[in-house]
Amino acid sequence: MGYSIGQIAHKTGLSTHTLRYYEKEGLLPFIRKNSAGLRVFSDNDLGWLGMIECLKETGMPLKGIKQYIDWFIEGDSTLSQRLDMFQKQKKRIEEQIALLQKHMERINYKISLYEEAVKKGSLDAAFAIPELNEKRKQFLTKTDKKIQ
Amino acid sequence: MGYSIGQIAHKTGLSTHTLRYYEKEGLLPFIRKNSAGLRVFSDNDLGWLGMIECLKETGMPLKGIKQYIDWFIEGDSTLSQRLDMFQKQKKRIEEQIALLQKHMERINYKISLYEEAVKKGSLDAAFAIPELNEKRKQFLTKTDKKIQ
DNA sequence: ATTAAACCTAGAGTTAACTCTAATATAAAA
DNA sequence: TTTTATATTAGAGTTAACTCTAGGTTTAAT
Repeated sequence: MGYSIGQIAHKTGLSTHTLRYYEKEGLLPFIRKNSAGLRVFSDNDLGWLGMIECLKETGMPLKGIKQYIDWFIEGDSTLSQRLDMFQKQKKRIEEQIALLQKHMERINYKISLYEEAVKKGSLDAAFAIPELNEKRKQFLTKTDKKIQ
Repeated sequence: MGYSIGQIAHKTGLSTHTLRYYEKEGLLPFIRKNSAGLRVFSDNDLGWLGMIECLKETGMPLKGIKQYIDWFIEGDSTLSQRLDMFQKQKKRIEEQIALLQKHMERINYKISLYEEAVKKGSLDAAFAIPELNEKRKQFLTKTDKKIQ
């Protein structure tokens, strides 16, 4: 089955501009063109777009995605590089989730604080509540980022 | 206690350039300067940097963070806007975690696939394994992004 | 057969978030 | 007290990832 660039834009939520840009950047090297020079996308291309979306939304830059595609094209001699890439990406996802969960605690504290503040009509009044003021301290003690 | 911009750069992992840039963008309007014009950061400023980090790393653009700071400066008349902002940010974090977990499944599949491929020395050989080929289908069926 | 919609390329423009430079001033160390 | 490190500003430059434009071609609908 063949799809036009517009159909693929509709299916993926990407713009036709972005799809052409991805192709230009080497992220979609499998797309065929018909006799008139129009792109014809296959289900396989849609599959690649799914993989690109996955890697992009887990924080990989387009350059990194291109490297993966280049390795794929190179064939079985790059299997271990690709495995390594996916293992590193898994680790990155785990770190991202952990970071988001850490930040969620602070946001939850802020929500409690502001719920109370809205109720009382004053932020200072919310701080006066022992429980909230106690939890606040948790986020004030920041340790150094860089190791000396 | 007062800190120099260099000390804060060290503590936060941000560059002095970035710290000045943040101040210029209105993200750090509380920083004092000494008689010679040098910035003197307080523990409170460090606290703000912690909040900025939290919002930034959960996907809020600097513009959005500035809005929050502007609301803070405006005072108690903006409490509900700030509560709303944090509630929306919480929702965004939940969505981000859910998305990362979804993508993690695909990455886990790829890791299984490439572990097998590395073992066999061939990607096609890995696809020949029924279990992996079965799981593959899960990621081929993509539904449309846009609602018609 | 005509018109409107969708497509093509090359290349310019945009945005966010830095990142760096130059020329100069202040502070800390030897 | 001289050197070295750190700081200042204004403004230019960079990078990633789009996003758009212009001028022309192809396809689909009437």
